[in-house]
Amino acid sequence: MPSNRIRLTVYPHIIKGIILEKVSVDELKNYLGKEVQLHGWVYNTRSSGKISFLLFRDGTGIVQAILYHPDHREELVKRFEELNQETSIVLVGKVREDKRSPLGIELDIVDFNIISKSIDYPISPKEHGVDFLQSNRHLWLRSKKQSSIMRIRSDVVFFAREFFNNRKFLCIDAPIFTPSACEGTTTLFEVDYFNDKKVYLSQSGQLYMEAAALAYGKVYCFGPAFRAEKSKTRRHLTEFWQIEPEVAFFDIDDDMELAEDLVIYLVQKILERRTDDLKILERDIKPLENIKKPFYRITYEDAIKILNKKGIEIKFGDDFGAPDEAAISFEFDRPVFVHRYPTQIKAFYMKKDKDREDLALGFDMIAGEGYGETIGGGQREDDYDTLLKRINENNLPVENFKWYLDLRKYGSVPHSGFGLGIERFVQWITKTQHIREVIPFARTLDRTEP
RNA sequence: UCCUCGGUAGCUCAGUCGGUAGAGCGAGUGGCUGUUAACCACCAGGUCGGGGGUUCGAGUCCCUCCCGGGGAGCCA
Repeated sequence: MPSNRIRLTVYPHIIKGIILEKVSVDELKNYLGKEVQLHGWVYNTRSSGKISFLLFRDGTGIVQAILYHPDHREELVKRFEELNQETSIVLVGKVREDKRSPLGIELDIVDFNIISKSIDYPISPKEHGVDFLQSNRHLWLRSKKQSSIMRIRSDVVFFAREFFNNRKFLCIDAPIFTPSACEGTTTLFEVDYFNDKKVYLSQSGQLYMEAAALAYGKVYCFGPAFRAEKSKTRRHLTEFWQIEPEVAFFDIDDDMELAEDLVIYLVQKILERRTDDLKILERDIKPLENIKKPFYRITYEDAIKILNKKGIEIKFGDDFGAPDEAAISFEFDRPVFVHRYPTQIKAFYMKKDKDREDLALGFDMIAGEGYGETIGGGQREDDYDTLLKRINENNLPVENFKWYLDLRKYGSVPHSGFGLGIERFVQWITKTQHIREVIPFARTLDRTEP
């Protein structure tokens, strides 16, 4: 496999004439007793007289490498002293089992070369404040916990796509520039388009997914969403990512089951593949292991009763706040679906319950352990006249929704879908305090840098 | 938009009643053969967020602006 070999043209000074296999830290356990080369950065160094320790990172993990001075020429020992935090190096070492290492393995340094030095790296392996870390997000991403979070996030996205592919969903990307709100209530980011026209950054791909579902049956999109609400909490971003499936001939119960299957699939995959990262994040995995069928399903009115019983004052028609959702989540040992909300607190496109005109066939999935709404979805209004009435009631510009109404004009069918917020989900799985940490470069009310 | 907390060394913070600016970590130098945020010794490092005011004297009190954290509402 040529791609796995060092290219001597790039680092000709490394090991004269000998081509060593280039491996990553997460593969080292397969190379016990062998000499390998790694490309990466210095995480930290320590020394104790005649022995020096190098914590080496390459993006897949961190391994400790040892340099016992008497075994090496003086020049190499001296070069070791030049290593600062985040100096980039090519490292050649022999893989050895060692019980003292958290990984179970260590490297004996054979040789290394400095690619580029790192002077006064600002992030030390000590405590830092959120402000400072956010300002240095481009560097903060290199640290241990952030690396674990990003690996988990990457897997969540990958396996969500795999889940839908396995079920023969078509990936249909929704536009980012949209003519108006998907859900009239929330504020939008306005963008200057051509000829003095205004467009808005998408809040959701849902309406377009409905068109796609009536075209292809089972579809999903994965993309960014933008909300110009001036939210300033550790659960909010102005730019976040969602995965939004939409299925024709699906009712609210089918929809909740799909959401349930997806969540279980994702949690299982992360538990299988990211045990080490969950450990680094000190995530208690017991609550995650408990996530299996069936999730609880309660109606909005049940939820109100639960909250009232707990002494929280809330009545029919009130929406749940973050503390209410947390209170509900603590009542259950796995995620809970709350369904059939009053129509007036839900979006215009939600179908009304035929037995209860005042209820909408929408649901939220409230994640466990105090984390709130992670999924929101439901059955869509598929009757032309009812939908038109709802658009007018919400004072939405009918002309912008002409195409959306068309979907009810030409072979309308019952259909449902939901949106899963990637960051909310990863925040819950990794039990991270701030949502800003589970997206590579967070966009928040007061911060657009770096 | 509202409520609330904060801004002092590269970082995390202390600074009493208004009286000459402090610590730990990090950087640098030296020491140590198994360190895990190593340890020990030495050493450098300051426009106290900006502006204005009160005062003999302001990091400290007052006004104002800027920047950031947490929360509410809204939501994923």
